[in-house]
Amino acid sequence: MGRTRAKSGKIRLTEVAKLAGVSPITASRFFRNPEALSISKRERVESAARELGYVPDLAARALASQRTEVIGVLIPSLTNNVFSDVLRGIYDASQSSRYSIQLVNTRYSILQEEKLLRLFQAQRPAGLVVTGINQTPQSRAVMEAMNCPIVQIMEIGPDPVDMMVGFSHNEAAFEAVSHLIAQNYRRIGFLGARMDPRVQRRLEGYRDAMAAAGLLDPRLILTTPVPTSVSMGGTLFADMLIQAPDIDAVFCVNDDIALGVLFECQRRQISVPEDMAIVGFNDLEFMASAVPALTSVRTNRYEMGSTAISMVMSAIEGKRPSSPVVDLGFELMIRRSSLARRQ
Amino acid sequence: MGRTRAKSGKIRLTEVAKLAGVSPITASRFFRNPEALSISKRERVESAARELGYVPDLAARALASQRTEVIGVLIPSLTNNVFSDVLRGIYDASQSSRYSIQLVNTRYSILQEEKLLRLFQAQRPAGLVVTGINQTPQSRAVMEAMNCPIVQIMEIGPDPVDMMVGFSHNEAAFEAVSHLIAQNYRRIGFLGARMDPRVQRRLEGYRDAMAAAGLLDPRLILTTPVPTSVSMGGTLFADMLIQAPDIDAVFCVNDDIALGVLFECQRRQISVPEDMAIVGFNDLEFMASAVPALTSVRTNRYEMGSTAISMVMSAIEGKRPSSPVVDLGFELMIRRSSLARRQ
DNA sequence: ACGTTTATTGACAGCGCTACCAATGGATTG
DNA sequence: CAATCCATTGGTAGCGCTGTCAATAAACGT
Repeated sequence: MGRTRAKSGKIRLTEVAKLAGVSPITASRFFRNPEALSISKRERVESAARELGYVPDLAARALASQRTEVIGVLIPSLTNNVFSDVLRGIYDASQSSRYSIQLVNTRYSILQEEKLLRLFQAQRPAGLVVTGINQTPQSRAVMEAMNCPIVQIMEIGPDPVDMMVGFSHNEAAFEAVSHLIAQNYRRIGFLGARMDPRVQRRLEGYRDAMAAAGLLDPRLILTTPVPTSVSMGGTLFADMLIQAPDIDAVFCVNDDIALGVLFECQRRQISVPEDMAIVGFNDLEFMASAVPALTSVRTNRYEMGSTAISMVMSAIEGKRPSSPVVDLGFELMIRRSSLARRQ
Repeated sequence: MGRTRAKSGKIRLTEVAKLAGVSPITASRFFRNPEALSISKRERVESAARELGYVPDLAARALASQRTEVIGVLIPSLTNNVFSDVLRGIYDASQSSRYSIQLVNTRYSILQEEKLLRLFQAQRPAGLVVTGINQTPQSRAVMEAMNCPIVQIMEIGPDPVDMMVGFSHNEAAFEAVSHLIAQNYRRIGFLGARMDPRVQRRLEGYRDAMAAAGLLDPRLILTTPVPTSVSMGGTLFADMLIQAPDIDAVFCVNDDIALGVLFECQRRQISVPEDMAIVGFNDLEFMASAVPALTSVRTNRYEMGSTAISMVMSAIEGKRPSSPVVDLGFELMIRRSSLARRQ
């Protein structure tokens, strides 16, 4: 029976309580709900904790309470600039709260996502942020069984699992392409890489706008499943010029591709926008600096991250938003690369 | 006495053990050290666990064992492309291991870093990855008291806390600037933003190379504490042209600034490299695609992340590297933007 | 004055797992 | 054949905290 474990030497709640002259449970309450204590006890526990340098043991807390203060975040890529802004919003919003972020990478695989969701399920997170609205039915079932606030981010659609923050990629693309049409461009190409669900919806928006103007032509569409990059933008554009030599504009699914197209135009002495208009998507910082400045669709990536975390935290506290779906919108930033075409 | 908590309904180790016909402790061993079991018990526990869909409770495990399987990662920025590659390496390397990553953002503040280190200290991580070698003495003390493997990444230097993976920013800058000198450029400007410790060391490397050639001139150096961006590159370059109108080359502390300089040159009809050579740092993907292609210093960012995690995981398992400091080196990628200057 | 509500505090018994030690049985050795 | 060893398995007692209920004191209403 004399088996004693190495006492970690770490300060426990009991020590704090003893020094403060209260019971451990009262000290415990101080850290979770200080208002429930009388002022005098509150002060005594606080100073005792400070004096001893007490830091609560999260594992013990999680075990005893059957809850954690972890918000799980599932993101498909860590490389894509789009997500680095979202992540910044997420980390900033969680910064001064008691919640910590557990970030995992689905690598654009809904099966990987499903696996990671199951893992989270076992760890009882306080909340969850998932990317997109195209989960597998199994993933959806897991989420619905999870009994914690969940926000789907990056896009909006019908039938949220719980809450949503995003915008309509379809509408954004529609507006960007309609702008090109209004500027008198007619042979507008579509350049897409890594065709994830959101990029697919941008393609639909492109199709709708072109079809509405009677301009749709399958030869104007070029996509690849390969991940996106600036050099891929150049390659796609070069291929497009073979497939449809008469194009006068390109709508690129993202800004990396748009930049690649610009460079390729410079290489081939194609002047932008006189001989070729370019429109990108996301409005990364460099788009306004390029020569000529590149038109793009500004998306509120940082806000998507920060809003999602705020919504999760409020929901944990029981404060549900008035509407479960938040549309953060977009804005077409019109710059010289899509200036009205001369007649 | 009759107080019963809501039994979570979740499958516990005891259930698995019962189904497998072994004691709970034997089942526990199966998950931590299967080799210690006989083949027959091993199989029985495995099938029982699968049948019940058992997932271990990490909080209970952490509490009982006084250890976690979390590797803490402290990164100064989530926006900077440099770190997104490092992060990808980190997450990829941890992917199929039992360790999970706890990522926090120090926002380039060593005080924030210190605070976060203390937080980690209380949570007993299995290992730690910290950025850079400029921690406060207090941070160092915390790390040394932490009794877990620690890797400092991004740069190398004397006196590691434990282990290091990186390269010499000083040498890399020295080589880049020496290259420009060898190409016959003489008035080589230095453009720097957000002067973190690693950028400072690049400045030192620049100074050393310029001084060695007798070319050092304080008017050639322009820096700002503001965060880096492409547009900031253009702004800095414009200011530099006022401060030192006779410059014939610029060494930029990173590729965003280099791209901004290129755009500014295009805007002002300054031809690159004929009238102005440009060298960047990090060799982001777009550098090779730019027109002209931009010279840069390739750094092994992904490898820095993945190597750091591998080193931590090996060290946890007791396998220490032969040398605590790993130099991942760099490579000057010479492209057209720094072509030999005409005499 | 009395019962009743409200605000504070405390006692007890785990949460699910593992560290530590002990026990068992078979193989090996002199 | 007894003594010794190793491989395998189990029992006990927590890890540090909080959920649940109970107890007490203070405030309130009639």
